[in-house]
Amino acid sequence: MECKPTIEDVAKLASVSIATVSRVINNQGGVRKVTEERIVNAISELGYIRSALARSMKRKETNTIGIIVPDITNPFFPHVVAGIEQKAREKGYYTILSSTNESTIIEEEIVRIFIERGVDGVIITTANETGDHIKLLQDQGIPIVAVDRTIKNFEVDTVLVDNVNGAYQAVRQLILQGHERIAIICGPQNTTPGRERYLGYKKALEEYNIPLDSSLVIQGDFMENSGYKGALRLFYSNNRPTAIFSSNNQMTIGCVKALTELDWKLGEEVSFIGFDDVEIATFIKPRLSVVSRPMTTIGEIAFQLLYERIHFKGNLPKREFLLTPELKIRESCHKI
Amino acid sequence: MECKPTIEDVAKLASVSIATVSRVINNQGGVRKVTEERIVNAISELGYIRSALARSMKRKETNTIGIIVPDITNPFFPHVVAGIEQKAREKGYYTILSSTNESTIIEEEIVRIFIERGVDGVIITTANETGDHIKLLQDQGIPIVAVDRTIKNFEVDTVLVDNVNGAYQAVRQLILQGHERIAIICGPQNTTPGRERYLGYKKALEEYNIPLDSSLVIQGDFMENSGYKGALRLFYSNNRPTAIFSSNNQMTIGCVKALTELDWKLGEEVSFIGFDDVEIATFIKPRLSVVSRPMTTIGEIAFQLLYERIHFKGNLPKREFLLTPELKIRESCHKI
DNA sequence: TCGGAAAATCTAAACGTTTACATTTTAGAA
DNA sequence: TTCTAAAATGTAAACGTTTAGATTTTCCGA
Repeated sequence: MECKPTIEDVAKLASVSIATVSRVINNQGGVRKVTEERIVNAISELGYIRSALARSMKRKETNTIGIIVPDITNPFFPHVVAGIEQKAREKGYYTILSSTNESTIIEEEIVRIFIERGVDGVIITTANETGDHIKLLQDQGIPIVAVDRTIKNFEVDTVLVDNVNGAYQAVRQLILQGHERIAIICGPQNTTPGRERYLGYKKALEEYNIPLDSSLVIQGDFMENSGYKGALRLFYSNNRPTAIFSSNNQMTIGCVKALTELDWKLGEEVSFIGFDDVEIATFIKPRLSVVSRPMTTIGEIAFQLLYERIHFKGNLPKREFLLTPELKIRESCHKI
Repeated sequence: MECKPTIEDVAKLASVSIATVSRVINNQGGVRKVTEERIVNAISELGYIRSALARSMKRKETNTIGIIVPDITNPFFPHVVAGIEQKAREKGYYTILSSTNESTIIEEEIVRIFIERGVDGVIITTANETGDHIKLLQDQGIPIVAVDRTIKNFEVDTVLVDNVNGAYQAVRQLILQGHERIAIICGPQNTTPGRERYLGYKKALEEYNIPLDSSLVIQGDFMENSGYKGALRLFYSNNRPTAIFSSNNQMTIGCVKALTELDWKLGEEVSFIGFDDVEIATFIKPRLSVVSRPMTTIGEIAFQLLYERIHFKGNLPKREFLLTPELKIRESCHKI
């Protein structure tokens, strides 16, 4: 492994200066054919691979963007990441992905590491919407794009899904089918998605003059278990709903588990719509209606925004993308 | 954003030389308390963050490991990655994750980028077991650990699950319940998991003197659709099996979809065991029996091996870890 | 007060690139 | 041929660290 060959070794072997080699490596032209050939040969003979480290240091850019997600094992994020990666690769960017486990502390640590490594930009779904702990990025002038969750205390480009509208559509659908006792399993109210989906629920009820019944509003935490418990509670309440709207995928799964156990007949005794598609949706019986988000597209847009921000050093205004989710009606809703 | 402060700015502000600052940054000791304090103050006053680029360049190590997976949206991998990340963070290592979409070409490209960036090691589930396209890593003396899929043409540390045994256990279970017409949906026979799981199936049959019936061996490709089609074919064959063993999670999902549509009663008319746990397993009815793998542990071990390899520059022998999967019997198997 | 070892600090040379600028070569016109 | 502009190539200075080895300072015992 006698030390990796450097540009100098190549230059020596091809009997040219390192500047010329550099020109060839970077396709800058202005090198004679024969010389270029000699250099190319030298490169392949030595198996030379240029050091991105040295290059980035000089260039002051790494062509790397950092991605921070709260939970890599939640299927939503890998799909978003796939979208980002795809577009990034096209533009010659590479990605560093880190997961915070919803920990603000880890997030801060990761931010620091990203800065040390000189990422050109960051796409983040933050564990803490205040955004105080990622201020550091802002200070360094590193472009940021927020995905799925907003950042409160300063301005960044944002890609969101219209949660209010998505929830609204779902609940309206239930109302139009004749339901009046419609329950919601909420997400945490201190997160954008949790809060907004609840707003959409309220909006639909209001619009159709159905009074909000607080016994039908269940607080969940976006985790499977809270969906499970919520469904149980609704089943045993003395005001059993005829329809349930669940605020995210994991809680949907919890709900369905509970319904199955309770033998509370989906699509007959109780209608159901969940926010976010889940793998099981299309093949449990009856098939599940869901509000579906274009996950890959979200990633693609996020990268696009970041890319523009990186190359447009002027001051762009803050931009906010609001994607419209799609209501996929399947069999878990019934007329009443 | 007037250019980020460097170690030199810190040195100037604290009226010391850069060497002393460096010593403080790296906790090397040998600096007087008062001096250190002055430096620490200067650092925080300037908001100095050291450049990992320059550092890595000098140190010739990046404290970064690369992870290559074939499909980030397959839930198995995020769990493995979570295990790797966890252990890596503990040791002060950071990870670059890339997904190849099962493309050998992209994989080769990623390998190149990883080398350019000077990763200290790589953990990979390769898209192509020959490993020719990752030879480059080997040439550079970069430690490699293979996960889930072996690498043929040269020796690397490997973390596998005992596929033969897992499949064997599953099929034996079916046999012990009285089944004789047991079908298998295979994975690609040019991948370790595909091949070995088939071997386990054959082994169980042999051991209990059940002749191999090739009409019960369905070739799949680890994708959902092939599981779906496989189940269909089995249903309509004139030698309908009483039990099915599916070689991976995605195909399991395809199978279950088909069974549902065909109204082929799981756990009554046909028993079922799948390799790899799936989210739906525990709440479709009847609950699904599966061969389950310790995904996070796999990641943890992979990192451990890599870590040792990185720090043990002597020549360790090739090591191979074989984890035992666990058979989780639920309700999708019935006595006959 | 002094000498000298130990402790603290500094100097300067890497690390492997890119790039502005200087120099040499080329080739076509006179 | 000789001249000249253009093309090709070379020189050397960064980029921001780490780290030997040199130098200075400190501190203690005599």
